[in-house]
Amino acid sequence: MPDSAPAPIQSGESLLFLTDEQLRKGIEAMFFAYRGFTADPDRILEQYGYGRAHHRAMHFIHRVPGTTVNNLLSILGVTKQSLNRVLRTLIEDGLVQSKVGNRDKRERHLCLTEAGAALEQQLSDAQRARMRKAFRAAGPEAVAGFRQVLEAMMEPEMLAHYNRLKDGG
Amino acid sequence: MPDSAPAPIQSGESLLFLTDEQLRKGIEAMFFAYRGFTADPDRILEQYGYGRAHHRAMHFIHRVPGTTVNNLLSILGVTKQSLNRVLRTLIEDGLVQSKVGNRDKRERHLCLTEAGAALEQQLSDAQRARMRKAFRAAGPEAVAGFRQVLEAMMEPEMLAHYNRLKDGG
DNA sequence: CTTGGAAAGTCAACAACGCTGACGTAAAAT
DNA sequence: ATTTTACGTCAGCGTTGTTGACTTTCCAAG
Repeated sequence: MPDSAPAPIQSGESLLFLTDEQLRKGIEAMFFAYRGFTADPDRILEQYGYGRAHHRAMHFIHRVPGTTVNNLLSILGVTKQSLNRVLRTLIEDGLVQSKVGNRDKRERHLCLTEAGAALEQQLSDAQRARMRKAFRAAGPEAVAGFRQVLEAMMEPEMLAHYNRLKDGG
Repeated sequence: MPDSAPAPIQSGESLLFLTDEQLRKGIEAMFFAYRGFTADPDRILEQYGYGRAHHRAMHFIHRVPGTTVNNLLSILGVTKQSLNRVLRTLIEDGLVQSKVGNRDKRERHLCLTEAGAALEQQLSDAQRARMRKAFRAAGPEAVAGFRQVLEAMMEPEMLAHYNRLKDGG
């Protein structure tokens, strides 16, 4: 073997050889898959005159019932003006309820109404259906890998939110 | 074991038991990870006054040099008006070159200029760095699973584009 | 040669959803 | 009592998506 040959691939888990081609493929997979990920909810939202931002807000209000605006702001990573616009329409339309806090009356605690919970379920049913199909097609080991890579890709602050949600907080 | 207990989990690969919790975790992982996925390029693009749409256009022009506008349209899944606006600024700024086709002079063939290739590389270097870090942290088996799930999540038309790119067409 | 239609470009208008900055109110914290 | 925090809101702007209409160019079929 001539010493001008490329470095051999290490099969160990610490020294992982990754070509630009492999990384590019991963990048394009993320791009194309995210489109599929949002496609089904987008179609439903369109019928109600809502957008992705409304879905995201409803999702996390459902996940953390009674959460405050500031907490939601931190999870979603947008400005309060941007969130407020979305939140206002959801409250006006009777999908979200905003209650003044007991301990701290500056805070607003957000909950889904019955109608809001119904739409949220319709949206998440559609999104879960696609995720279930993908998980079933790929198998349990692939699912574990999928999550490992995604978690390693998150910004630390977002990973913290993700883990907090995982534990049901 | 009382018969009121939940159905046992099947360990086979065809009968895969998936709880809503597992699916939700996958959904939230996609949401948070995609933010990380775009974070680094977004920071760079901001300095040049460009957005994600410019990045996407440059990425696929780099991947398929000489591609036509229509092909790019199909890959990106946007309207020609939306793409044209982005493309026009890139051409004006000397990052993309548009050449009239030889065989069919209606077609425009798109290529990156030297300056365009330089910015594209800066962007994809940043994006690859994060992907590499995530891949290394998760390990080769996780990477395989990551791609399997993402591919199973794509819309058929996008999967076709993805595979076409994979083979270098 | 004429004509139909495809490919591309352009203009106008609009919507969703990010952003900044500024201002106001209420309440908690110091 | 003053400052800070949480929230809402107004105004304005930018990117990026949309539809609709119109023109030009040009290949290809009649």
